[in-house]
Amino acid sequence: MTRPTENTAANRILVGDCIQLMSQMPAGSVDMVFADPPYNLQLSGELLRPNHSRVDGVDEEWDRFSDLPTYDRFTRDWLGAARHALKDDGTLWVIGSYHNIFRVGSILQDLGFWILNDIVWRKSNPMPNFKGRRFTNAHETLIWVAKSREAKYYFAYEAMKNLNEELQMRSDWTLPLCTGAERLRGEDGQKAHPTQKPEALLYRVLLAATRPDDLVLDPFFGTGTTGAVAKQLRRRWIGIEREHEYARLANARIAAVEELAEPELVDVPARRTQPRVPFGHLVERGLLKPGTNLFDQRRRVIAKVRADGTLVAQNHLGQHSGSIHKVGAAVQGLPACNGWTYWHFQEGKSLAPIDVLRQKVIAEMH
Amino acid sequence: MTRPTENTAANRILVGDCIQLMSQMPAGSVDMVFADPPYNLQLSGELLRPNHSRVDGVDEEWDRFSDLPTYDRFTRDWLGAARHALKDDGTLWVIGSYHNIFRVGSILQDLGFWILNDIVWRKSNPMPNFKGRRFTNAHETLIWVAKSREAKYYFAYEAMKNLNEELQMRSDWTLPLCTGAERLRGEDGQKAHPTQKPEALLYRVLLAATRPDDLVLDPFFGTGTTGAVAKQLRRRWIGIEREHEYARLANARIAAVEELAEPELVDVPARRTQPRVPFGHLVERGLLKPGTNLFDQRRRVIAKVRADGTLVAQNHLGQHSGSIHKVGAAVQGLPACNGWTYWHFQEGKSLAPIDVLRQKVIAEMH
DNA sequence: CGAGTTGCTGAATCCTGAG
DNA sequence: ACTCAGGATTCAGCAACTC
Repeated sequence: MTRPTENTAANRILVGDCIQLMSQMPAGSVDMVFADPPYNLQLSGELLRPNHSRVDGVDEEWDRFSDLPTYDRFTRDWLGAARHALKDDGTLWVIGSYHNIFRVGSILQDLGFWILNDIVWRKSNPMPNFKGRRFTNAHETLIWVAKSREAKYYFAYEAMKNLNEELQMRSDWTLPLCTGAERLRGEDGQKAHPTQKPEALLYRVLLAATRPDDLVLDPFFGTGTTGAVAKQLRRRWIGIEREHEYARLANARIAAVEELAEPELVDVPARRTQPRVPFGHLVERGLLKPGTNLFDQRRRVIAKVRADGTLVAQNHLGQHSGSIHKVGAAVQGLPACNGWTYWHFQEGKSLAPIDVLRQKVIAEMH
Repeated sequence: MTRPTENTAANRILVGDCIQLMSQMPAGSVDMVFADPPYNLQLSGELLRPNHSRVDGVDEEWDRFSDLPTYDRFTRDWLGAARHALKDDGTLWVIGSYHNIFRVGSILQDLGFWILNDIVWRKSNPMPNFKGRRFTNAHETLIWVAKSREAKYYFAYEAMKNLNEELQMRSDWTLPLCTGAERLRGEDGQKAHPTQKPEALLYRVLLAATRPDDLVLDPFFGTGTTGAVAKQLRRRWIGIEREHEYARLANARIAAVEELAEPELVDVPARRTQPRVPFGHLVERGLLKPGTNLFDQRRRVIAKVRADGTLVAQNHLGQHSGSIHKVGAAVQGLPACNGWTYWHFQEGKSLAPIDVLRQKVIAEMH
């Protein structure tokens, strides 16, 4: 399924100031924003390892802000511009550390964003604390927000559960740092960018909060991890980056990425989006004849199917009739019930839930 | 080593407003503050579990604030009063969730506190997300601060390392919720306080940032977990609590605590939680790309990897999709199957079980 | 007595499309 | 904007109970 390309200029890097460039984008044109802004690390002096080698910390000009109000103003400005570009039902992710994430989180709330989760990226291989004066700083924090409390955001619940072997995905993710072959290096062998994020992190973010062909915007593109993973997963992307050199590296990197040849492999199934099949259709189609008996799993309750797709049942609580859900709830004395899984029909000698008939109908619809 | 008792009234609960009472305390009289303030959860309506039972959410008067500015003002006021009571070389801890922790962190920085770490309490048994609309909210955040950038705070580096099997203690702590016998209950069997923290959490906090006989202040004392653990570890404590009933329960609880005869014997090894690696993580990490073919040992069955870590396969029994285990079972017509050993990937000219990839990931996690 | 089953609960910002 | 109804949705730990 392709989405309208309100934004013509997808799959490219804009070089320039992200506040200005996002403000110029059409309002509400982007499905998701992923942002890895400067952390304002406030490192003082240099840090030496026990063997006296120097730790190559972040000391770039783009990470220096004169004070907290300056950082706050910058944060309000770029988040406001991102809000402009974001669709009303889109979501936004920001990653940060304790140096900046509390400023970011507060400002997100002040701007009207609605927090869905804070996510902890638990690093399996963090840098140790060389001085032994604090706990090893072994995680970073992502904040995931919708544009408002009422927004109908997208969340690939089933895909996340599948990724996690049938257990709900939690708010803490254990992933290694970006090292080895994945880490982009310059011709001198030095790392090309000091804060390159692992592709596995973006993989999970994009799979969780976008559909294929969705448009993803990254205003602090750096060496283009977001674009590389978006291309692989067949999402459209726009990157904004201030420095030509990073943009050049990112373009080369993304050009080398192969997108998945078979689109159906990235279109992960979701129960929620299946077409609705009323129970009556099964009766119309003759999959269940009027007069058929339905049972609960233990055959303690019997209901009869009527021609219009309603049920009638009788037990010690009285006589009940209505939809499969209403009658299922009534015979159990519960406020609600999923009739598709509660009611069973005779199949040979055993019972099968009526949901298998619905699945059969859904399968025929493809 | 005993410290001067500048503050005579130790080891007791003050009933009243913590802002007022902390302001009246002698300036710089407290070695450490631990605070578990209201989170301002802003819950609306009721939440039902899949079995239709009601979730007993926090709905106490003390957690209701009219808006964010009101919550911010409250936070600034109590943190300011705590700062007054805290020694210049003392430290302060605050625990919270995404609802409030960003407000707290920002205000801490605004007041001149210096962040030493943010700590993630990773809950081993959190409440699930019943509606499947977000990631399971499986952690809370603690912020640990000194009074200023220059302060000479105390950190028990060696004790923390010993607690963690000779490895540096990281900024993420895996601990269970407070349940079972530890949870205080009223005569009706209901929980006495909706947000009682586990003693193990306070144990680690107090061991990390205080010495024996240090004075610990908890301005939101509740049922007195901080006091109970402080007494056990031979720290002095002051609790402030607004509600008489909580104070009464806390007093009875702490009276029953025995302090350790030999504090140096409190070395409890941290349980290293054994890593579980879902198949989907191999896909995220790029060890197996979506679209890759997997085979049984004799290459008679082929399955394809999807982006969410599920497989699709087809044979004479039909088309199957789902987890590596489910599909492995289905293609063999068996009730169960260990997908890790059944499925193989192409490695050079031969096949290797996908379990070797899992072992690689597990090895990285140590 | 042990093994297996059922039930309860925890700081929760928890549905959605049709009419 | 609203209502109404279909029907989707849970993990770990502990305690109590059954067989």
